[in-house]
Amino acid sequence: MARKTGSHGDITGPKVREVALHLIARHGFAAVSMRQIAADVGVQAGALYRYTPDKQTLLFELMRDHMDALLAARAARGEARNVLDRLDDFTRFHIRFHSERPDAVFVSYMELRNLTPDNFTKLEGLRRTYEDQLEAILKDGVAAGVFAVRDTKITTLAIIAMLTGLTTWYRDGGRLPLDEIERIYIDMVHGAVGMAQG
Amino acid sequence: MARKTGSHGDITGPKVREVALHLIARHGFAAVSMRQIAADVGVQAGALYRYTPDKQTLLFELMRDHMDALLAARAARGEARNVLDRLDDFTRFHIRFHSERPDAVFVSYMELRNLTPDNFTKLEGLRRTYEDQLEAILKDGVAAGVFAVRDTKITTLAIIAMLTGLTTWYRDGGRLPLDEIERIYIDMVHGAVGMAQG
DNA sequence: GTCTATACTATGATAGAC
DNA sequence: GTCTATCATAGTATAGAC
Repeated sequence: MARKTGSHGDITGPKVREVALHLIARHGFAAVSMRQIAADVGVQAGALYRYTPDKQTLLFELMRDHMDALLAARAARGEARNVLDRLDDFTRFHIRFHSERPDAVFVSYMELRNLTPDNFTKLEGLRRTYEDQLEAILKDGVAAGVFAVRDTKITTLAIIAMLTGLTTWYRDGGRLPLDEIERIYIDMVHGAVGMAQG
Repeated sequence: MARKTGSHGDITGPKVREVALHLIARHGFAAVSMRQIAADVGVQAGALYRYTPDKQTLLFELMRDHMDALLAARAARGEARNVLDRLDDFTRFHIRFHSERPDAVFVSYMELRNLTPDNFTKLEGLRRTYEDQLEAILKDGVAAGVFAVRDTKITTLAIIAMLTGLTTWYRDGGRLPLDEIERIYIDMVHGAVGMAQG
């Protein structure tokens, strides 16, 4: 085999992460070897350690980057005026963001148990920050008398679980366009917060 | 170390499955070794192969047994008369059954990707059978004019995702008793199928 | 039915040549 | 920046003693 020399660091670095995310989503962190990742990237296993100190750090950074991107994208959206618009905006945002990144979503929700305790705690903090944004909307809606919610914490988790479940079956070019799916979920979210549908 | 001889097959067999389920739920199938399972059972690794031909079969049988138990428990329940009672019964059943078996639920939803294609197909069939039971209720409710559902398939998956999400946070002796949690989820399910809450 | 011992393969990670 | 080569460790599974 010919040896590839030369500088490809700015290409290889992102590619390592992309390949690792895809393989881990497909087979699980523990089931994927550094050699498999290297093979798909097109380098030898040893070369990977130019881009990550170890396998655990690679996993953590994939998950942290996903949560950072989620929070950043959310922060970049302007806040709507009334609670119902804010709720609908959250629903739409969550569906769009998650449906566009099935691998990252899968990894971020499934590989928590493979993080070291330290890394787990950090990621939980980010996840919690996101959940709190929805719970704040629910609380405001209840205070305004617009939503009828028995328990904002449980309703928050239930809505997020319902919305995120989409990623287990949604595929581009499926039976229904994403616009229509969004409408269906918005109706169900309205129902879950105690509003009549319309 | 003294060697343990004697017949413990009827004890060891179930214990292997119990220990394996717990360890796989905690760390993931690929991350758990046959040696770890054997250590927790209290035997040497070689002894496990009296109870399973290999690791893959062990995983598959854990998952299949869970789905079999789910379908059997559901079939053992008498069918309610009207659609709303049937929906509430499904909700209550799902919450009870899943909250009592967090390990089996976790494994059955997270380790699908570690099954061989053959075993995956078998398990998908069982899962589909269960989903179809909820979808049948939704269809009947729509036909009766009791439910307002845009798409029974998506609503089915959304409701199951919402309910199953409970297992990620519910712990015995938590903030709320299971009865109260059931009431909250029943309300949300009513909302998701387009009924006013009450 | 469980043990010990082992065959064989794979793993994560490092050192040093180019 | 990537390669080859290698270390130390761990993996699944099997064979045969007890």
